[in-house]
Amino acid sequence: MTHRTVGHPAGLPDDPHAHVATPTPACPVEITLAALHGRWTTLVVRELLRGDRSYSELRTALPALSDKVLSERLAQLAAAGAVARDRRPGWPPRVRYALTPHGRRLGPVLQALWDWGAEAPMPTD
Amino acid sequence: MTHRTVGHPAGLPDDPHAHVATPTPACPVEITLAALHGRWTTLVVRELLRGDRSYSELRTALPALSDKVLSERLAQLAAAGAVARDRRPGWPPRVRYALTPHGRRLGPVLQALWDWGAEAPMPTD
DNA sequence: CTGAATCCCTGCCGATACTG
DNA sequence: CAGTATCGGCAGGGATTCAG
Repeated sequence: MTHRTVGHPAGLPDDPHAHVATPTPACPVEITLAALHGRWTTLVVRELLRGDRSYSELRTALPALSDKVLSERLAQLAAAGAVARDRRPGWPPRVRYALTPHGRRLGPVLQALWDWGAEAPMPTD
Repeated sequence: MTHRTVGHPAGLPDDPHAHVATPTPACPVEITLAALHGRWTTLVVRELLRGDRSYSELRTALPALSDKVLSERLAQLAAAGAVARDRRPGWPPRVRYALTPHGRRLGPVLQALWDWGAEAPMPTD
C-alpha cells in the first residue's frame, strides 16, 4: 500500500498500495486523512459522535466555526460516507446531521490519534 | 478533550481538552495530526517503519519527493519525537534516520487509518 | 552526501454578504 | 434555519540554487 508497513499483528492481506512511491488518493490511509482533512473536521466529528445535531447546534457548539467551513466539512464528511443528512419537510427548514455506521467507526481512529498524541514528549522544535 | 468523544472501551481519564470548542495545538489529536501533517509525511514514516534509512535512501525510495519537503518532513517528525537523526563522523557525511520508540508506535495509528479507509464506501462526491 | 535558502504558485480558511 | 457566493491573506509545497 501506500503505507503498508505496519507490523500488523492482525495482518491485512497484502495490498499493492502498500508499496507506492507517491501519494495517491486511492491509498486507504490517504482516504482517511482526506476525510479528516482540514481545520475543524475532527471537532465536527467529535460533536456528532455525541449524537446527531442540527446545523445551528453545531454552530452553537463551535462558535468560532464559520458557515462556509462548516458546510464544507459536512459536505466533505458526507462525501466520505461518514455523515448522513436528514432533511425534514416543513417550515422552518430542519436538517439533522448524524454519523453513519461507517462514520461511527471514526471513534477508534480518533482514539488512536488521541493516544499517540497524549504520550508524545514535549516537541523539541 | 478537543476530541474526546470516543466511546473508549479502554477509557482514558477525563481530559479538559475533550471539550474545547476551538482547534488547539494542545489537543492530543491535533498533536498527532500535526506530526503526520502534510503531503508525503505518512510515506516517510512507512519507509522508516521498514528500518532506518539514510537521506539518499529515502530520496531513492520516494523519487518524486523534493529535498525541501523531505528535510521539512524529517525535521517535523524529529520535532514530534518520532524520528532520531544519527550523524556519523567522517567523509562523506553519513546520516541515518530511524524511528524512536515513540515513532514506532505510529504503526498502530497508521493501521487504524488504513483500516478505516479500506472499508470506506466509494466516495459520493 | 546532506541539507538550507529562495521564488513562485496554488489551495485553504476566515469574513462578509446574500438566497431558499 | 440552512446554507451558497465571493474576496483576500497566508501558509504549504514544488523547482531550483547554494552551502557544510
